[in-house]
Amino acid sequence: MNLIEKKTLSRIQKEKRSTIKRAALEVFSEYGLRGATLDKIAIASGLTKPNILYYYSSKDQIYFDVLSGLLDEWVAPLHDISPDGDPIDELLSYMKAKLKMSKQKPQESKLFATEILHGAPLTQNVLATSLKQTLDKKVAVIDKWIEEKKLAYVNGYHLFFSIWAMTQHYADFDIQVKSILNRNEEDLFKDAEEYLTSVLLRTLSINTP
Amino acid sequence: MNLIEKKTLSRIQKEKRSTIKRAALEVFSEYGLRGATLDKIAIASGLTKPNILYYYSSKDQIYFDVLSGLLDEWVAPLHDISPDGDPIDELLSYMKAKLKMSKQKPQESKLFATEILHGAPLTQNVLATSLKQTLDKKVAVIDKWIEEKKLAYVNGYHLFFSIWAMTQHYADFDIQVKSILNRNEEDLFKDAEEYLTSVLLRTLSINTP
DNA sequence: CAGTTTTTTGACCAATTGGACAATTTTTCT
DNA sequence: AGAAAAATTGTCCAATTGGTCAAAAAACTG
Repeated sequence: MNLIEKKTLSRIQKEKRSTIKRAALEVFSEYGLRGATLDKIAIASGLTKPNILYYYSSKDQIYFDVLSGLLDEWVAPLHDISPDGDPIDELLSYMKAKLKMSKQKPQESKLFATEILHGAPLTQNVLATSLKQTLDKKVAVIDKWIEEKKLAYVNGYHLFFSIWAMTQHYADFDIQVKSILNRNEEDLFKDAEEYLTSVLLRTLSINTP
Repeated sequence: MNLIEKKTLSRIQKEKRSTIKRAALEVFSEYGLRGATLDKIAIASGLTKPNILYYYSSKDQIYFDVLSGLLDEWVAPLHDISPDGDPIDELLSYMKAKLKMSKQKPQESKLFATEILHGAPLTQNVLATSLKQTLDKKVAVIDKWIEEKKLAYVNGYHLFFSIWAMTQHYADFDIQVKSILNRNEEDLFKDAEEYLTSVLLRTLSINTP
């Protein structure tokens, strides 16, 4: 029976697929889709190569499953931005949530970065449809806030781009950051949060002279 | 005679090496070091594979040469920040120079991004020594400006990180940006510059109530 | 326990890869 | 022009790669 079409997975199937995905994330995030090999994933997972191919029909299938399994989680913080909250609080919380993900899930961040960097062969559809729609709505909220004079004027789309860029930078470029700052990770992210908070506050606050 | 040790290169050698580097940049930036193949570089350059290996002893050598040839150019704008200029002008000019590079040299940006993302196997030394030293000096200039009350307080290192992140984002993640904004490149970069200018102005300006 | 299904693996294969090399062609220099 | 040097290429090779398959082992079921 074809595993892909089967609805209920056995205990072993769930376990092994999860093991494979964990190992694959490790390998893909370090080497990218093309640089990763089934042998590396096999070693990282403690399984044999044919055993991996018993659960997934191809390397691309593994990549696809890992990536799509993470997509929702990756976009999730965006949904928590509430139109009813305090604008600056909402956006600061969003930034902090994204920064926390960079700290706690650097592999995931690198996986997405590599995917997009190399042309988003698998996610371009999602980007252009689902992500775009979600973002359009959130930008509309920001525009409304600006109109209500609760936020200083900013281009909403570019605001999100810069939040993504600045927070994910600490995961994706961690090697560069750590080469320059001789700081332990805890302090580094504390400094980053402090810095990003002040940037956002100054960017978004309406000056009341 | 070994090409590597020879000091003076002939016309043909200069031309062909330059052709190879141009093609290699194209391929490496799209596929990364491991995903790029000599065959792809051969096709992109219009040369045969053995001919490429006549000029470079290995694929890694090509990668090394391309990357190190771009390193100086990549860091160059940093040197243009003058301690004697107006602080905000200097930093705005730096941001604009970096943004311009993202627009005009996206391949170079992606090459560095991939390199650092995958552990900077080749550049880690440079990052930890040369780049760090240059940056330390520029951060000292910023600290001085802050002390002289010419700039609002910011963490200098993180300021540079965020400028890098925000500007390079438009090159490295261009696919994502373009999936979300249906804007031609000219307008996109104009909007980005406007946005980034306002962010930096608000972040760096001392409020004079 | 015995039969059936699921899981695991060793051995293997074809395609791709980076690279070697000798022979040939082109360029350079006198 | 002709010799020497440099450049180019067709052919080949060994290693790595994603993936197959039949047989063995383990797990489940009555």
